[in-house]
Amino acid sequence: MTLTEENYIKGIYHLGKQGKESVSTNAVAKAMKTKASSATDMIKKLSDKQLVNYVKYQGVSLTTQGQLAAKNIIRKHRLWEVFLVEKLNFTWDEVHDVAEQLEHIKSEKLINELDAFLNFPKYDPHGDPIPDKNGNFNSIDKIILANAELKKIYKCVGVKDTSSDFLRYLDTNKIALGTLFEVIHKEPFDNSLKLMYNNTELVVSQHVAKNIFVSIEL
Amino acid sequence: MTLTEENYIKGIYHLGKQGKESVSTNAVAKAMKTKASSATDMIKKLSDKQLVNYVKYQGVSLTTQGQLAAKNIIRKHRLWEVFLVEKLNFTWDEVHDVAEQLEHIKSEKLINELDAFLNFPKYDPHGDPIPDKNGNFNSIDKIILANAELKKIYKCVGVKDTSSDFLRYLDTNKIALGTLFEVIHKEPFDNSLKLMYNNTELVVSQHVAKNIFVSIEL
DNA sequence: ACTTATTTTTAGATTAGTCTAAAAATAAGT
DNA sequence: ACTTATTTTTAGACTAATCTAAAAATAAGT
Repeated sequence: MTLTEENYIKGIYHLGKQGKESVSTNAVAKAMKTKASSATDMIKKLSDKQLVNYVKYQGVSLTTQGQLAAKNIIRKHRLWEVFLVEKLNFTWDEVHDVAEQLEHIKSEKLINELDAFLNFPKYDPHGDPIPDKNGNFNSIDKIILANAELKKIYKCVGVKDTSSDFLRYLDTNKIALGTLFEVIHKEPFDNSLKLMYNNTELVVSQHVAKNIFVSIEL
Repeated sequence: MTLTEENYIKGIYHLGKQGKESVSTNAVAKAMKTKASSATDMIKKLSDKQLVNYVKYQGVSLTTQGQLAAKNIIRKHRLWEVFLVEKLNFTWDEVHDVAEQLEHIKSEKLINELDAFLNFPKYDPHGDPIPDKNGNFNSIDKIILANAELKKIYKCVGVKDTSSDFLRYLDTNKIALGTLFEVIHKEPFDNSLKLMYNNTELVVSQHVAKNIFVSIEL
């Protein structure tokens, strides 16, 4: 598999539900920051290699083989992210670009030894689960903070948006994985939330509340 | 710089004396496992980018800029080798292929943090010096074992051939960086050497003796 | 249902890196 | 010095991934 093929497979995986759902050519093109014509070509190529199910004009989904390939790339990406944060002092907003490159390194031994070196982590620095060698992972029960109820305690277990801007916003407001929240007010006008955590109060917009995952309750 | 360009720069560096010496197109092609025509094309491209000095039919050498680029790639290669051996249980004959891939990862922060994480190593697992951020490195005074004198003690500080076959030969014969040798006999007929080290004797061929570097003396 | 708009695919061209085969330059042999 | 051999370069073609522009299929609007 070439680097580009791997990126398309990963893109299709993220667009549908683990790539099971059929996604449109345009959606793929947009995700890959390329044109629909290019996406069509690549999709055909992946179809020839049995990595995707493809019917003209009907969109693509990953085959079992394609899903496995995608999970393997994601496993590598997330393990490298853990490495960068835990061992090399990267912050969670700095890891993405480098992990994007490292995920394409080809070596079974490398990734399995890295896994062991990091003590077989289950989640990456953004709270996303890390697949094991066979592509299995536990997806934690979580909801978006925007749907949390009043007067209950929730734990931050992940983020949806992983852009630098958002992650740095969280950093400056001292929100990290593991932070415990209580929703003390929901403003009906704009759906903003008043939160209590670390003994401080903070009002967050609905936009923010929709991009923080919290555990089902505590 | 593309991956291929980086590989050519590195190849030219290794062929001449740090790339300062002019090397032939054929030599470059052979090192890159490609054809002379392809080498010519790439050399022209590198020349346009001011990375090599090139005069038709007269061979190539690296410009100052090219040398710096080469040293940067080599720095990355060797630091990754140290990482693989010291942290991920790779043996010195397993590191090369993976380091070949890792050396192309682009991130200043990554490589400098890796350097710090490894405690700023000066040599890689084969005894080759690791350039610092500015491309400077101490080249140790060393000779090939084949030129060692009788009755003196030498320390193994590196290998010339880094093929798996050779490195595994050294492993099975318990020769490693730091091993202390005494040459107890030089056979004039085939230039083989009888060595004494770790309280055992071993006869090595001239071929072997030409691929082990030892410190000037002890 | 029929026209219009959107999406998707095809056709043809482009770039990076490679190749083969032929031409040009340099090196070697007597 | 002149022929032969080798090395190097040029010319033209191929593959992977991309693009633009045009054609074909699907979806939407009244």
